[in-house]
Amino acid sequence: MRPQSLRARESVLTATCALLEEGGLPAATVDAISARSGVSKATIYKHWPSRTAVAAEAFGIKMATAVPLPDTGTAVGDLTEQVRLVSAFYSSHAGSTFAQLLAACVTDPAGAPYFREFFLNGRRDAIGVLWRRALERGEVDDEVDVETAIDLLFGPLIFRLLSGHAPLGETEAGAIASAALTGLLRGRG
Amino acid sequence: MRPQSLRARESVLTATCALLEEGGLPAATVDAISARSGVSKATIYKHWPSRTAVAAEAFGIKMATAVPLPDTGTAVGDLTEQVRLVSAFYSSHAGSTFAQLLAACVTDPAGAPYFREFFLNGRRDAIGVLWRRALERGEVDDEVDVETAIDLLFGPLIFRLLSGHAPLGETEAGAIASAALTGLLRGRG
Amino acid sequence: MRPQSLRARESVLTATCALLEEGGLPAATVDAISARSGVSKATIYKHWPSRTAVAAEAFGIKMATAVPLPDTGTAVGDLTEQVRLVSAFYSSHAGSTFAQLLAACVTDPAGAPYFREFFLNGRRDAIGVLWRRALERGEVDDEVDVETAIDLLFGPLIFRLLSGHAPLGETEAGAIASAALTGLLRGRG
Amino acid sequence: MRPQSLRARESVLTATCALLEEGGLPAATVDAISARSGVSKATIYKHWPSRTAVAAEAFGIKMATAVPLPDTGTAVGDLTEQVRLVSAFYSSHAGSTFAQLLAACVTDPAGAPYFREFFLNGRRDAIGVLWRRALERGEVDDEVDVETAIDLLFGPLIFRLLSGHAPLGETEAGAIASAALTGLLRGRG
DNA sequence: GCCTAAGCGAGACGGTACGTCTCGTCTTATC
DNA sequence: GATAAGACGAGACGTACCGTCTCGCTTAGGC
Repeated sequence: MRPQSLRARESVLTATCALLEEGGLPAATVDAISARSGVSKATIYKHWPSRTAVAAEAFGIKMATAVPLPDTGTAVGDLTEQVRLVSAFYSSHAGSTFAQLLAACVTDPAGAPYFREFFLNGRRDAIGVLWRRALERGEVDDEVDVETAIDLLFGPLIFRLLSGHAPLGETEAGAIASAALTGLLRGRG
Repeated sequence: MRPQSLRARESVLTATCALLEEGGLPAATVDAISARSGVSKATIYKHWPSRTAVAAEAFGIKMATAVPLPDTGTAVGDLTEQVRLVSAFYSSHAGSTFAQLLAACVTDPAGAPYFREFFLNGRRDAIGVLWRRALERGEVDDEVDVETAIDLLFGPLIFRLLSGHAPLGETEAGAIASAALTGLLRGRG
Repeated sequence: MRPQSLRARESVLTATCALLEEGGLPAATVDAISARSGVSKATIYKHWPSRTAVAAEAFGIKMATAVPLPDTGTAVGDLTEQVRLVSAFYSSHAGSTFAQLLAACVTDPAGAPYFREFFLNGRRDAIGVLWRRALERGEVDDEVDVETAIDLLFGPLIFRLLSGHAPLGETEAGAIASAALTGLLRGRG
Repeated sequence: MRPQSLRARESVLTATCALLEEGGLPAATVDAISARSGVSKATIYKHWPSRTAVAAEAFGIKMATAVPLPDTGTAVGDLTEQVRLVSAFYSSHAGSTFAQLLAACVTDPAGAPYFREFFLNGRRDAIGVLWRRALERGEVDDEVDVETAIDLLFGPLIFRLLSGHAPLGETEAGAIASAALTGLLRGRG
């Protein structure tokens, strides 16, 4: 019969983006999204399994075009630069929303796939490009899995972002990137 | 004047431990803690700023004595072994509670200091011992900050635990530990 | 849109009646009403401004049909009989609930209109009928306001009920009715 | 040691008076009384059975000297004037506190005797004087009990004060006094 | 072009935890 | 050994958000 309305999806995502911008994930309650988008709660729950899923998709779409890929000419430069860009992003308003979303996915397993699909995958693809470029240039260890590489570079940043146990400025991001690239063992740099 | 009662603190922490064991953080509601411990909600809120804080302290105390320090004879062995132990811990029931706590700290800033104080610090101290031991043996790069080293080794595990974007078995933990030690760049292993 | 459910209203009022019967106003907590009626607290607070309001409405409805109008043939008889009936009512279990409700309305201004609407008005209407009947028969002073008459007849009973400074049996009720009818001045009876 | 006791009593009553003045009965929390008087809660509960009792005593003492007895030369004048004075009092800030105290006595039976002892009795004694004076002058019906007379004159005012179902200005007070004196029956005025 | 089944808005609802409040009792430490 | 200071147990309060449901209105797509 009547197909699900595209308009509803888009209104919801637009409204959710605005709410996330204004007050982070806590502001993006289902009632608030419903009120602002003019889409009823029931309809929202027909399109998404949970509030986290909506927020994850909205946030992912917004971010998709935000961080450009660097090209400094070397793998070391590109990856280090990328870590720096990402750590700057984490320090921003959006970074806090990212943390809230990641945290919400722990509690809401139904939302996690959306977060991965619409946010993490995009990020990982982008960095995968850098990694493959570096591999082709022979600059990085081809025995290291791309997944491992990505987590090694960004996991530490994310851990700091979430728990706040240590600062996360440009200096620290640089130190982490450097350590990840050259390793912890002695006489490797 | 009458000092705050130790008994109340201890009852609360014991009850919270039990609840965390049974149903993770979601089970450790303030009402449940109050009911099981026989300590009133008002008193709980006089001792701790939030439910997350209680849970963090309870969980941290329980874990403090749980994971022993390895001593394999080499820094590489010790640190790798520690990463393996921790990843095994993360795969367990308690690991899920850990993730829930870390996630809760994003939403509840008042709880975060408790989590750092009673959980992270303990963990970091333990690993700091390993790191210093390795430094003395000259096995690791003395230009790397101990904080950086710790986050590099465990951040990736935690990131995977939270988002579930990649498996986290013994193999993966080994790969991460190995990559962290030898670095991502070519010709370093 | 979906209208407020009659079922919810009725369940709440029924449950509240039962609770009032069992333990007076102190037993009619919002939690208890919610639990017994199966209506959630939030919904109760959407229908009524406060617990007192719910209790007042429930009590008023129950009483509305409980005390019949007497018809002894004379105004003196009718009014005296009514005072006697009401004082008997006040001595009963329900009378204590009445006192608790009236007292609660002092503290909870939001509940007072409900008490007047659902309890007092009903009572006053009933007695107004008696008063007009007496007026038509020319038995009572047509310069006295019906409001004044009612308060003169029942105010003393209520005052005694609340403060308990004097007994309130059939004898006392008769004395009050008699004094109200004939006045305090000498040579009027 | 003993004299300390007296000081405690007085501090408590003074502090309670001030609190009643500022915010009525709701402001006279036991904690607030304790804090303001410098007398500990435990000591307060050694002298009085409940918060209502403290408030009742404090209020009664304050009011004891406030309303003078009128002497217009006739019983009609005196009693009418008294009703008017009392109704003016009820319209004041203190009147609202009176209502709150009376209401509290319904819920707190332990406080009721204090209220009667320290407030009602004083009032009733004062009016008893007027009543006896009128009796001696032969102006009032000597078959009417003084208790009945008092309740007939003031019960209606108090009822209106509590439930707010009708205004309580000078006009209404006059009408009530008049009706109480001459009675409701026809041809008696 | 009509009809009908579904999509949809609006928001009421049950559920559940929250953090706060005040009461009256109990426990120290002090004077 | 009485008191101040205040911690404590008890339990109701009113609020928030979740995700489900129940209404009617709207609107496509099949006939």
